Amino acid sequence: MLSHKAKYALKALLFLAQQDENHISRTIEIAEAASIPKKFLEQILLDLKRGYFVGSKQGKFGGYYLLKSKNEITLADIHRLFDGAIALLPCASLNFYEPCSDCTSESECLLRHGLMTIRDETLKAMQGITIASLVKK
Amino acid sequence: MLSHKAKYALKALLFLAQQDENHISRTIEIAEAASIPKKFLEQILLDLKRGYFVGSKQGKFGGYYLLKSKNEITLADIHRLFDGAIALLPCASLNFYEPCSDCTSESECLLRHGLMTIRDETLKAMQGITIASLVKK
DNA sequence: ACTAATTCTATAAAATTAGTAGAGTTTAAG
DNA sequence: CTTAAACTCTACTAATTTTATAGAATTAGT
Repeated sequence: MLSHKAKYALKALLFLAQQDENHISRTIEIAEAASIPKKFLEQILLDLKRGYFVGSKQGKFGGYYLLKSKNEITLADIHRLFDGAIALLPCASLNFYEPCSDCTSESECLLRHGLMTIRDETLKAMQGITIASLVKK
Repeated sequence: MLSHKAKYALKALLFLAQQDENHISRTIEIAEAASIPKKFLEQILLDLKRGYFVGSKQGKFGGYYLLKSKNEITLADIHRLFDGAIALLPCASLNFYEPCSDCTSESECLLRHGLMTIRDETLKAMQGITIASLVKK
């Protein structure tokens, strides 16, 4: 399941994606349009900025705008940024790999192989969902 | 990501699946073989019992054994039993459906449709992983 | 200078997860 | 019928994570 943070991030990105090119949206606008607590959204937008998904303009008449193209922002990206690994266990993860503390031999682990299969399929599916594809539907 | 509970459940089921037919395994055996805290495993085995995945025999020389066939226990089943919905949001879930409190119109929700696509693909993949398939590899 | 916005750090409340404790119940064997 | 060995059940606790909130600092336009 997605955290609220990830869900709010997606909703914010969808909002930004629907604005005119070069339009800058204030946090409060996004928050109200997408029903997201404003102070919480501030943090989320900063995270998105640090991930180079959005850009910002400070000061009066400042706000946020999409930095990457709608086609380049995938569900997998947002999941990883806010909720971490896509794999079901860290030992089966590409980006968040960690060995299991209770695992005697990773190569002989019966679970890991199956979880890597799931990871590959889920990842592929998640990379197929972009902000652009969501807006179009 | 899977919770420890779900991971331990899978490891316990894998252990049971590797025993001889009609063999009964004590909790302590499973716990030691799979490096699972015994008291925690007790709860997990009870959950698996209530889900009719395993059966138990009480009293001296009691223990647990697989109730369902190895082919009939899927990763999707165990995920749902211990970690709930496979969908990324409750509004996109088949078995754990709940409307979003911050959603004005579900039918117009841009997110939901994409998340249902992911759910279908993930579910299909997870239903393809069975205890039997994990043991075989 | 003033205003309106982002940025940053700290804090807090709530929920979830992971694990422990201990009493109770059931069964087999002597 | 007593004892031992196992599952069963309920309650509790500690740690972590999640979901925010508060408020000061910074930036930029007029």
